[in-house]
Amino acid sequence: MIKPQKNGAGLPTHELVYRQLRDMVLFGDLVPGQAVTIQGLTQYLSAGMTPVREALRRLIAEGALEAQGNRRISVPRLTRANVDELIFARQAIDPKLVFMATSNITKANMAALTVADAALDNAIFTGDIQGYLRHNYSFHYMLYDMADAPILRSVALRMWLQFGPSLRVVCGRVGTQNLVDEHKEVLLAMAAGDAERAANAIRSDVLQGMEQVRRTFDTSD
Amino acid sequence: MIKPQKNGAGLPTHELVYRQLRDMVLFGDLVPGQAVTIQGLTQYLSAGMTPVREALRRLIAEGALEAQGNRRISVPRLTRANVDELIFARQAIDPKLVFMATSNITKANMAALTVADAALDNAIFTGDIQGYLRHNYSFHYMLYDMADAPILRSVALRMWLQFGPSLRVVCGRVGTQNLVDEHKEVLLAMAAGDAERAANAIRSDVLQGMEQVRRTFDTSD
DNA sequence: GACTTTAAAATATGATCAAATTATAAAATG
DNA sequence: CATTTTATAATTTGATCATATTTTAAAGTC
Repeated sequence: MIKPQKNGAGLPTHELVYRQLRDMVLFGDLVPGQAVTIQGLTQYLSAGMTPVREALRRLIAEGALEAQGNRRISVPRLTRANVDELIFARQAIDPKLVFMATSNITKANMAALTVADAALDNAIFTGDIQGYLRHNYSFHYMLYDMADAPILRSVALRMWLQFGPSLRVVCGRVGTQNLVDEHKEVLLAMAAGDAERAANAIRSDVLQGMEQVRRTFDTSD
Repeated sequence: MIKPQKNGAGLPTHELVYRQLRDMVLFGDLVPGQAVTIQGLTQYLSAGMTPVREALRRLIAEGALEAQGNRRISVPRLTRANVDELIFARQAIDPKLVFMATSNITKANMAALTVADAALDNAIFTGDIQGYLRHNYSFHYMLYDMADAPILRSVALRMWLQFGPSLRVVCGRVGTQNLVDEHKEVLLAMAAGDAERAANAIRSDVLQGMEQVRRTFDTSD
């Protein structure tokens, strides 16, 4: 006798599993190179195999996880060249999205961005790495949403899934105090309706953050 | 009694199903807006539900298919704005990949590209739409591979999955005779080792092709 | 047109088979 | 005899399927 219990929200299990795993990649303790097993996840998340499988295929397609040849799945370990690719892609996509977002500013939007940025500042001040990662992601995510460009948005989000685990490691090493954000300039430019200036500001912010990731390859790896 | 028959190649079923569906999106008769059902595919491909499900999640993540809210899956119908996004993204990514590919030229590479381009010319001449789509894809795919930049490559391939069905429609309307390709200039520039020139040539080729897609929105839709 | 019924399709599970890794034991080499 | 190598067994994990349940859309009823 099988009884598929109705999970809390109206969302299907594979969607819930996907979100949990995605958050583990972005903010959690999944480090680059770490192995992930299907059976382990079915137990850990108390879900069936099929939903877990679906979530994994999705995450693999998004670059959050990597299918090694021999049926094994793990968190990708970025190479120096990979980081260069990510820098190039983000530098191309993110400014465009912010440029487009500037056309769609509303009071609610700007308020939400300001709140997220304040929370980010607080996380930096108190050394809360988890909070830093979450609020920083949240800030950029909102910008992507505002742009109303679903295809470019999905590309940008994909990039986040790829450098997420590495960013997590970087933050652990350098500490939040050394993480500068240039969101204030972005907000000012957007408030002034200056799309070009906002795009340049976000490019600068992106570069600053990604260079931090790249630096880890010059020292250790 | 279950007997999972060993399929021809050593590849898992979900991988085979994925490839078949992907090809149907890129070259086949899946038109924009067309609905796709899981049970229909299990019958059509004579595969189980789980592998089909996995393949679909993957294709949805790659933008080849779209999950509408109510558990329905269909081939996305592009908007004019979507096409603009695709043009922007391809214009940013493709030239970079060709630039990088120029550093990794080998005799075998160039020969394969030349063969693919000749096959493309033939398809254009004989009005073979299916052949045009396949060889054109093949040509660009090889360039992506040569660049040795897996992340940018996956972004570029994702774009193809998105405009694939629309390109199919365009070809049906305008006929192959009106489809110009600028691959000769790309090949010449690459043979000369001029990465910058090759990048510009591919940008021109990409723009030419994508404008053809965009034009359909100015007329009909 | 609103409500009920019916049918089809999606979701989720556990069972079963296949493959790969690890553990264990035997053999070989120095 | 210790160490490495090789072969074999045991265990873990992945892949697939059939089936039960839930949900949604369509058809029928008043």
